Amino acid sequence: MSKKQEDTIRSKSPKSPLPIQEDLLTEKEFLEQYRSSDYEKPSVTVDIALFTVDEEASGNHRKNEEKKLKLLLMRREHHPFKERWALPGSFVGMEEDLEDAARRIMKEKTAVPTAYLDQLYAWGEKERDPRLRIISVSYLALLRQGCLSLPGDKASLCWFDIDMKRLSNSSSHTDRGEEIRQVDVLCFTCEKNSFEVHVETRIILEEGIVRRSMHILKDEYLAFDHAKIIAHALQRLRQRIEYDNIAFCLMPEEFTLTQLQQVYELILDQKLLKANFRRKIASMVEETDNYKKDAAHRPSRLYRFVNRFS
Amino acid sequence: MSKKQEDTIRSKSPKSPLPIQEDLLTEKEFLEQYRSSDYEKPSVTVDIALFTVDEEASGNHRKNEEKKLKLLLMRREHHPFKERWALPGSFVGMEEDLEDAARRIMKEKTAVPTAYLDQLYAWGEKERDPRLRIISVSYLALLRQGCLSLPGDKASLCWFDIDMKRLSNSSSHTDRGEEIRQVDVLCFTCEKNSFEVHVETRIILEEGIVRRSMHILKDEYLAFDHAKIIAHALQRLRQRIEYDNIAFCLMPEEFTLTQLQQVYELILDQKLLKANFRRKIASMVEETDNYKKDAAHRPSRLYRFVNRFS
DNA sequence: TCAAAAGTGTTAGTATTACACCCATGT
DNA sequence: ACATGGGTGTAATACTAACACTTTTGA
Repeated sequence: MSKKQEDTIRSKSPKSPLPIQEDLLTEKEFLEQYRSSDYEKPSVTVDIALFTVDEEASGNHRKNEEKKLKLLLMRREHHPFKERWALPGSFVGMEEDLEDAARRIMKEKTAVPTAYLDQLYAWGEKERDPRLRIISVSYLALLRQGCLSLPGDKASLCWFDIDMKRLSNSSSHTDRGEEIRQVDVLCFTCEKNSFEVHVETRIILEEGIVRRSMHILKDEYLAFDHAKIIAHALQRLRQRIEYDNIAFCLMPEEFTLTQLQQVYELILDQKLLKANFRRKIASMVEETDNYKKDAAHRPSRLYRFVNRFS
Repeated sequence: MSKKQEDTIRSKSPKSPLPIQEDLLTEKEFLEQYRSSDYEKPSVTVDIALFTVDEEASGNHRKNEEKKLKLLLMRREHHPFKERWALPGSFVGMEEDLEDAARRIMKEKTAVPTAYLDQLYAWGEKERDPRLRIISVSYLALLRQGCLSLPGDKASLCWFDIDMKRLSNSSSHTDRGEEIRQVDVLCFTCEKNSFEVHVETRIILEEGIVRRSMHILKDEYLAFDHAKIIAHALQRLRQRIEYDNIAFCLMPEEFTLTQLQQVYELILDQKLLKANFRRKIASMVEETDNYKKDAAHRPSRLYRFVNRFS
């Protein structure tokens, strides 16, 4: 193969040759000659890890409601992975931006506007779909609390309670380098179903080269590599709540500071001290004149967000 | 279109119909019937923002060498964007993982092993390539200092000095929400060329919905949306050097603490105080018994990394 | 002797952590 | 009265930023 050919259209991959001789073409001629259907291509899908927070009444009237972190999953009706649970997704249309595809899916699956939508990762292992080569671009999406409702006809959709806990965290030094392995357990629960998945995150340093990878250790209920995507989404959620203050995308317009703290605790999966938490978020919220006063204890003031991005 | 058809293979996009009737098929039958070439698909490329650090002797023997952050660009020989500079990239082969494609490109363009390779973002605006629909998955890659050499035949490749400075940073409150606009200036310099590009990052909050986007304000020298990719890569580099300690991927095996500080200063684009910097990184390095003693001042001890991931 | 950089110490201010305490409400 | 959560204060500690100073080398 000539050098000239190799550099055609950036450089080409060995398996999808681009047999175009384009030297000395004008841009117009080039475009006319270029035929995109000449080459084999992977398919591209968008998959969405959609989270929200839900309040469930606790039996006791004195006690506060309990909060749950929720993830939307879809039961697959067809092969492959028939009957397993998958993230809502879709192929990307030729005439829509990647992000438009994500918003389209959100509209199809939910009744309310998406508060937050951010790209997570492009999953491109060649064996991740047994049918054909599919690259999936995953998104992290958040709905405000109290937006659990779904369009009525989507029987296969289900909101799962989800939580992720670190099962083990080992780091070892070998003669050739260092290695960290973290195993996370993800628990999924809804009315009829409850299951558990184990995902390992590896960071390996060998001869000065860093490699990071994720592996599914145990999963009999989720489709494709969606266990990895979900674990990755939860890890991102934890980062973003600390550095980028995305908690406000999960909160209603007005809220109590305890409700806000509960959301932090849910996502970080750890208890926080009230006084310290309030000092930490003080500059991001402002008082309203409203109170939440139905419970059998001192009414709590409602707050709203200000300076979300500072 | 029937509901049944719509749900075929997750759900489909409106523009690339999947006319398969797969009810009641076994997985094997399904795979035989499924023909991936039946649908129009976007092309997928991988583009790499490859950085390294270079030391250039300062005229004065007393003074230390000057450090530069380097980015590898490739002059396009063909339309579109002929003569402009682009990130090295390639189409993704049908039989290679996304990350394999990235490693393949690295091998083609560089003579030394990549110390660090991490996915940045999947760029999917439908007009980003004037020829056809191309989705580009970009990677951030780092080479160790002293690895500037390229395979001899790649005349179109060039290492540019690069630096990014914040030009403006405005936040405004409107009646409908908040808005932050940050303009960054990227300066590119190599022997024969020198140019400047302006990229704006917007974070807009409107009616409880957050949108983040990047826009090219001024660019006559880079191809496609690569100015955005490069700005994004530099932003990521800044985050990662603070939280994930990726500086060590740019350093040689042994180095002086001043060299390490210079790398931090290059990437963060700000001066740091020596004493404070040393306390901060103290737990990540350990002394060796070697010294760098060629210069006309007190010789400095060489260190190496330990606990890179803590 | 001097320029240049290596390397260390001190202090003030700020942020983080853990804990203790009082307040307001409906039952 | 009391269970429950709302709300605040304090003290110990750790971290950070800024600056000043001493040491070592080759020219």
